[in-house]
Amino acid sequence: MNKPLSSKSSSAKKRNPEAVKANILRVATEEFATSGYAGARVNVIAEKTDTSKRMIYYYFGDKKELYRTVLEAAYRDIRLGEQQLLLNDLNSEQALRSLVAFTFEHQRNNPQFIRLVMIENIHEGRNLIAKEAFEEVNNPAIVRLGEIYQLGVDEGIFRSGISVIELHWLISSACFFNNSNRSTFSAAFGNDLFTEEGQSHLNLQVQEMILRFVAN
Amino acid sequence: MNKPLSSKSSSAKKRNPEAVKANILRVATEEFATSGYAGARVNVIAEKTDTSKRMIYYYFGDKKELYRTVLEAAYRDIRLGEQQLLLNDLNSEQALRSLVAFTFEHQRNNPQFIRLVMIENIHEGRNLIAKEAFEEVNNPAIVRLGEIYQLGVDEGIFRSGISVIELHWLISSACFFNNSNRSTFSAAFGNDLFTEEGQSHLNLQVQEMILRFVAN
DNA sequence: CCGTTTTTTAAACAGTTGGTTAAAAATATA
DNA sequence: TATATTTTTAACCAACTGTTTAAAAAACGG
Repeated sequence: MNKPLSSKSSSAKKRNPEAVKANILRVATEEFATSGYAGARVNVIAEKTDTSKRMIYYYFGDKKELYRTVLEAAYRDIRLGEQQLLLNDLNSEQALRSLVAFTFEHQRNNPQFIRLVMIENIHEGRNLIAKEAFEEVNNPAIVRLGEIYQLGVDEGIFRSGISVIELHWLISSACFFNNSNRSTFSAAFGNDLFTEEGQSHLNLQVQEMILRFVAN
Repeated sequence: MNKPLSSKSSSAKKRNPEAVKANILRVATEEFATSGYAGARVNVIAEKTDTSKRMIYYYFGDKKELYRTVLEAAYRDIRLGEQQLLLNDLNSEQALRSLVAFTFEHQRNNPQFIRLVMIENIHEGRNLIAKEAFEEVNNPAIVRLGEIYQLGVDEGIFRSGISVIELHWLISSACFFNNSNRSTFSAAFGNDLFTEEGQSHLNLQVQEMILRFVAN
């Protein structure tokens, strides 16, 4: 009998390092995304955790390391989510439209991730960026888009000569901006674009824009 | 004789409250844009100023108020810069192309402003936003774009039914993203898009995309 | 059961933070 | 001249910052 079959009481707490780490990471992600790196407080993170401040340092070393871990985990998660997009049996136009629509929605549904990327960009290079986290992980997106685009060119539907990385850039810019600049944009021009209807209409416009851009 | 015709020595310092305020504001803008609101340090701002910390509080009250002033001044400046775009004697297509090209370049040349907007968006509403600074000031951009678009529709070159605010959103997203996400994008996909040639090519693509989007 | 390692608790640390205060000097205004 | 405004200097503060020290408690390995 390796494990005890019964805890003596319901309040008996089992140790669970992985759960503690995960708990810290979840809370830290929230805090960093909400307040930025400098704005986030280790004390506050600790308070919102089920454990103590000491545990943060025990498992993650220091604030910077915690931030890096948060960033890497967030990137991993978002890229995993992207793989849920299935494009089987679609022609190039349908596939590209689906890809844009999916990207738009996916970024929309992951504001925390968007905020972490914004924060990274504000810090530029200054010793915080986990460059490795960005490099490799992003390639699948490009590869996939490249395949769709090439298919379209072969089918004679898309014009040739477009840079896939530029195309990706164009799609990303719209989808990212939609989330990143929501606050200031709606402060300036009202909230119409950010209602449920506004967003689905906007999604359609971005699709239309990209499709027209590649069209022959 | 209202003014002394000669200072007794070259080291004689004249008082100049406006210059002191302007100096503080300039340094503070730099610091906030570089480090964010939480990351910026009043002490550091003071050090980089030609005056003392005391003067910051004398003229601006506290950090938050200083930040608000910085934000408002930055917005005023950027909107003033926008008015340098002249579109006389251009047809609708030329005008829209010029507007996109100009916006792209203007945002590219004002990274500090972009960063301040990013920072605002990270703070969302939480007591820092100077909402008033955004509301009124932005309208001219929309009005101008609306005129160009309507001209194009009247000329039969642009299709009708496009929302001007959505069109503005599409243009803004590309031009803003180009600056705001430069760090992470180039970390992920290399720096090719951000060389001088890369940028002018990208500018052309954005123009092309917008023109194709509104084309009949 | 004992010794070792891992995990957790609790408190304290030294440095920095935004912000304040006091007093005096310099300049301007009347 | 008297009065108000602007600037300098320098010390001070309490609160908070990220981080560490010390040691107990729990789990593990034999």
